[in-house]
Amino acid sequence: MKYLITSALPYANGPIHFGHIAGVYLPADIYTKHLKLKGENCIHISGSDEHGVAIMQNAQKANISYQEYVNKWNQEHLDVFTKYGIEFDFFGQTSAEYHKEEVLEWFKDLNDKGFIEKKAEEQLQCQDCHHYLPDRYVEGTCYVCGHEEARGDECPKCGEWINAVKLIDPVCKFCESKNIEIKDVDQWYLMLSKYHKEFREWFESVSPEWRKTVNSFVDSLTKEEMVDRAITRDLDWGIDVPLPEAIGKKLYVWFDAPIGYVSNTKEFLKQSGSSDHYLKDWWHSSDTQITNFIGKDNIIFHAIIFPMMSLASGRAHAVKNLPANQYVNLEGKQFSKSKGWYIKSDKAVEEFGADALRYYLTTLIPETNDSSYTWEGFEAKNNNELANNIGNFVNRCLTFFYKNWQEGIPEEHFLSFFKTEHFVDLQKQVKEINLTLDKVHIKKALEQIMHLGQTANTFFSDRAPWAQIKEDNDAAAETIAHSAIYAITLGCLFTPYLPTLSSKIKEYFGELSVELVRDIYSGEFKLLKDFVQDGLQLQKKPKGLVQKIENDRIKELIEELKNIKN
RNA sequence: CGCGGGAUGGAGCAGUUGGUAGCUCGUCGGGCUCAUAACCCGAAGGUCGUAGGUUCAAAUCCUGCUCCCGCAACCA
Repeated sequence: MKYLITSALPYANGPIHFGHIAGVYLPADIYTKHLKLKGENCIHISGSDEHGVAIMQNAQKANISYQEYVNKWNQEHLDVFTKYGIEFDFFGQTSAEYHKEEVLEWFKDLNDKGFIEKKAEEQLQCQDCHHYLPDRYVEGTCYVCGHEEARGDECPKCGEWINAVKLIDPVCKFCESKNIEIKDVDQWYLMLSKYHKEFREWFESVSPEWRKTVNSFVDSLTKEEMVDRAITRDLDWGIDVPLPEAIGKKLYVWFDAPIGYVSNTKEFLKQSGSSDHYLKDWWHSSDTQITNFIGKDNIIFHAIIFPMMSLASGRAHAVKNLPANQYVNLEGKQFSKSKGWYIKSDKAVEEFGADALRYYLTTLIPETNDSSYTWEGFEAKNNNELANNIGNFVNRCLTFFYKNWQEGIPEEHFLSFFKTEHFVDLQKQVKEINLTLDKVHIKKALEQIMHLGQTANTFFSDRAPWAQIKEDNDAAAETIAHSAIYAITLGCLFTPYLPTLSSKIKEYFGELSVELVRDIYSGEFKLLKDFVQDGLQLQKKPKGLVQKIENDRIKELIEELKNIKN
């Protein structure tokens, strides 16, 4: 089995914030790291989404070329991901040549099979700046209720779905001009309606596995019929429509963006010198399991349009798992760049480190509900859970180890562990955690690891090595040896979640090979028995592993947010 | 009647083939003192938004209502 994991292509038009990280990139990263650690053949693909009107506007505002503008955001996004320890096998760009080539293949295949058709329609054109006006870039008076600030797609007052050409006194949102004319234009449509039956067959076969938030939404949108979508636009930034009669038109950003998953895979295989074929061996292989990590706003495209494009063109299989998450708010309100209601995720990670934020953000993954980032929550989770439970356990165990057996503890004290009930229980817990992660239950698996931390603390307290050592040195040595096995195991289990903490723990025990980590991670413990064959010695003097966050600093950060609110 | 999601002890969340309501944090009481004022044990605390219905049995299924959120500037 191969695993093809994609994260929603971030739009190259603004900073990455906690919502993106907790909702998409972090869960995808953890799942990928989990599979790779198990030795699965797995790639994580993403990249910038770089077309569309919003990018054009902002590039113009910044007075730089479209390409420079998207390159800047592409780089900035990659920097933030790197700081958070979020890794991709490939992170590409949809403005790249290789992407264009792939998109044209898709268009051609869909067109040849009759799933793309031309339709004539009326559209507004600004006579001053000469833009054809997309629905969201025209405002006017609502012809139903008379509201003066109705947008081209919907009137916010009466809720009417607006036909933009019928708006009274339309205004161009590019240049505020009122000099607007109605033009007859041709646009090309993706004929979803022609694929309704096949789509439903596919949907009904995969959706039982999906979250309710996804499948009831998709079901209601596609039950009776599927609506054709225009996939061309009159713009000057994007991929040219490859038809002689469509000169000057570009493909709609949402047609080309999801193909980015495929084109980026192709480019990845090429650059890494793989002999695999991106379609035959990956996207169109029955041996591949496709998982798309996305936010809830993207469901239509990942559950309806892109699967239809994939299946109807015959180029790719459709998504299998679609773990769409809800939103993460900031202190209960939606992140808003323009209102300043957001936290700079790059500054936060520089101050607190990737692990503390990865831990808290994992607990915030909005799997069923919107969740809310709060500084108090961040402080509490990091200090009371990560530091007190895990950090303190490893620290108390290793400190005791180092203080009393600096020369090492002999093998028999480690090996005796594997004959105990505690080992049976440990093995069971580790295997359970693996199964939970296999099912992409990222939050639940983390809770299970934390539970193992408590098991370890309880074991340590019950055995009371500080009392044992006064009576019976061997008994104390055995307790610490057994506790050290818990610590190593925790270190391995945290590999996908908290890469820094995980390596710090593992380092105390020397060089742990990939095979050994995998052996422990999967709950086998066969190689671990060999590893302790000659006893075990700590490599260095232990010191605190998880730094606590200062309450005074948290108060300052809360104060900063309050000032924005007012 | 636009579509969809949500409402569960002080906080954050789990909980679908309906069957005695769970977890983490916090609180309170006790223990321990190896450890990062950490750790361990125990307890209190919920009529699962609201009003009805189906059922032997409802957090779970159905209906009405209230409130919150997304689709819907920037934004996942």
